[in-house]
Amino acid sequence: MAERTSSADLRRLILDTTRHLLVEKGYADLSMRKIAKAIGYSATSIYLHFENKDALFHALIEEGMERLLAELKQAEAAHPGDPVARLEALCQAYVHFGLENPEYYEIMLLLHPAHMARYPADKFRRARRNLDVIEAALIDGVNQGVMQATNTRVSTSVIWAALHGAVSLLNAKRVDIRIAHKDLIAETVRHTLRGCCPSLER
Amino acid sequence: MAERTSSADLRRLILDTTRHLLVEKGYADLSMRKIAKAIGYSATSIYLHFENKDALFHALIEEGMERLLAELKQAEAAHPGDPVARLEALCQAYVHFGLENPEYYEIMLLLHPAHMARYPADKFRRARRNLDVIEAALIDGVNQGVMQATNTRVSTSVIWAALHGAVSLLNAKRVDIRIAHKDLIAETVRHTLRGCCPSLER
Amino acid sequence: MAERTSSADLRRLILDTTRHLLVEKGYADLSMRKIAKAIGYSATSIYLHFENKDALFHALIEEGMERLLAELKQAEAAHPGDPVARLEALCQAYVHFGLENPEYYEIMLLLHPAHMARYPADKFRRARRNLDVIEAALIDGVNQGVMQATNTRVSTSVIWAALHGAVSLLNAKRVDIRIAHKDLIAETVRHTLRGCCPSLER
Amino acid sequence: MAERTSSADLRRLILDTTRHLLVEKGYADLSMRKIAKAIGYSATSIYLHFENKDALFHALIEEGMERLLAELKQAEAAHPGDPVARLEALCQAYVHFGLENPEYYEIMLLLHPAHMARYPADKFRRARRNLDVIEAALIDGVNQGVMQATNTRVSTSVIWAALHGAVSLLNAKRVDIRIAHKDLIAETVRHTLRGCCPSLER
DNA sequence: AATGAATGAGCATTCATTCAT
DNA sequence: GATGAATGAATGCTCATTCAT
Repeated sequence: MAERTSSADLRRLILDTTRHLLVEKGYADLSMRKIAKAIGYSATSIYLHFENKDALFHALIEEGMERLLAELKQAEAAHPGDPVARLEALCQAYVHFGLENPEYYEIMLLLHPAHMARYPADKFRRARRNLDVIEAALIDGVNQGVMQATNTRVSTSVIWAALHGAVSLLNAKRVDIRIAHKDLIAETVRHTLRGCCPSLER
Repeated sequence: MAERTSSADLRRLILDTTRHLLVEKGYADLSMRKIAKAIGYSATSIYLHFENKDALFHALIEEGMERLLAELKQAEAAHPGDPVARLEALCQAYVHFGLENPEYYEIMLLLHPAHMARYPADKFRRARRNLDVIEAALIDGVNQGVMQATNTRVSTSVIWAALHGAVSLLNAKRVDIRIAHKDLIAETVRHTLRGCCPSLER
Repeated sequence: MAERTSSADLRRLILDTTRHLLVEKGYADLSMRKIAKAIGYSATSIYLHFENKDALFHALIEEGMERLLAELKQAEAAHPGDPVARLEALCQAYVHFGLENPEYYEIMLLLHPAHMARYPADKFRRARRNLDVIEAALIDGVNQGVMQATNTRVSTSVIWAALHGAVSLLNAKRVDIRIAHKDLIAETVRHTLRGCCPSLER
Repeated sequence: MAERTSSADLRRLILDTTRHLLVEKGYADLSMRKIAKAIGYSATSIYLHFENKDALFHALIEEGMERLLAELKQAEAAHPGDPVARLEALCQAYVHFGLENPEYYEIMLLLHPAHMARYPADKFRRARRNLDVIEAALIDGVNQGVMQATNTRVSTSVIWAALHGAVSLLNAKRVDIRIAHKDLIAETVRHTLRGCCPSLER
């Protein structure tokens, strides 16, 4: 089984398998042993690519952050001029990423602070870049007079919180099963925009 | 060692200590032994008051549900006539509860679905009753023409998601430290109300 | 629940309940707690009547020995003259006792030597009285010329072993299910008698 | 600590040590820890060779079954023609195996039914094959007119029970210490043969 | 006579990690 | 690059027993 995978491939395989197991079992029920078994290598092999369990998860977090950033950037690229359309696209992209990548979302945002304490602070700061993309749209909107915000930093976090709330409740299967996911998402985005753009009539 | 604590007191002590440890260490890192050590009793003693670990957490979940419901009911009682003021009070109460009782909030709402399977579904169904209080205010508001909602069930979940997002990000210390908690909360509530009450000028 | 039972009654209740649990769960899965729960008293109460777990079981063993002896004596009483008929009755009585009282049989005869080491030696000697009854029949038979044995002590143990083998295999459900218990017993007794009484034509 | 033992050796060491402890302490008092301590390895190491405690005992049962069958086959091979001599050899071999391998005998035949449920039924069905060897000799004897049996299946179990009774009482040290083991065995075998072979004059 | 409270020791099992090869 | 062998520490839980009341 260990025949064809090159070193880089194995690293990838470990990361991907860990992600998949994360969805099935959750962070707490994931062990190096189980990952090793799932990839068909010995547990020791994982240590050749990651210093320890923390390092493996940190790599996954970092990767998730980058992927989310990429998706956000791609989303806003489609709406260069219109800040409102851009903000809407960013909201949609954020929620879409969270629902499509529950594993990344889990380790990135649902890990208990006690675990995050071991996550290097400098990488943490990078996480904030994702919010900067949203804030930039907000600032543009305010400057163009189509949005309203006393403090764009605060408003950004409010928007983020609303999106995060929807994503995490949906992923955790806490939302009333009679509500269609897309309805909740659509309404969440609408609420969010209405909160920023007073003139909006949707 | 356990000289003065009566039986009922010890049960309370276990519950309270577990709650506190929950904030410090998180659900995944909590063991019967750690709880026992924290209260200065043997691990065996816990089993005198709770059949097993699940039963202990279970009791905590139930307690949390009841307390939240009590706070919501108390909050709405202060605004019998005005649905908007009532909804605002409910939002404030929800967030307040979540921030003041991060431990209850954690077991009630941040448990991974994989773990939730171990807790009786009917207990969680009861959680939805808390949302009913919010939905009732929304329905009243719509009926009185001061709120707007295509589907109150969906709107309720949207409001809940926004509040939950704010609470969980704040509790997880994910929010930019330069943002004051009360600013984020105030703005979240304002956004939420603006999303439902089109005529609102705040 | 503890209302009507007098002290002696409770002792009796403990002994009987322990016997019944013994059949269901086996010696290894029996705990003081489980006995207490089954009788509806606290575990501590058992210690008022028995010094410890060993003492409880020793009492049960002793009781079993006495009951078996009583049954053997009653069996031989019906055949005062004929040693062969007496021996046959004794064999039947022994097997009958073992199959009807699997709990007594288990603690009396199937306990691991390591456990029996704690059983007081003098009471152990009393156990041998049961065999004396059989040996007496054998000696009578030899004296009357209807039985044959080089050494009655050895022959007694051989008879006992054959009966014990049948009882313990039946109780342990090791015997081919297609064989009716009574057939095995009848044939075992026949074999046993044939082994002692050369003239027998059955 | 475990300097020279290879992997296969350690597996063997675990099996052998477990067997020995089985005689000393009995099945009920055997723990993975105790086995580990006895071999000078950590408890965890045992799990490197056996999935769990059941699997370990399981392997021992299987091994015991095979060894007994081998001894029975070897015993009968020495007496191809004469069914009586063959049956005698089989009885001797059975008793010999039981006395020489009290540990195998204990897990194979003295396990409480409540515990047996944990071991695969088919393994125990295999145990019956050992009896088939005895029954075959009986059938041959009956066909050649030197033995007598109404039902060979029942007679086989009767013989087995007599042998098992002797083995288990001796192993459990229940037999009067004044009786030499070999006397009891010799007499048991003689009884057994006399029970089947009416013409026998021994 | 009866009990609730308490515990230390023990159980099978899993874990992340190290080390020699 | 990869592994098998090994382990100390931890997990939830049960046990027989003691003690004050």
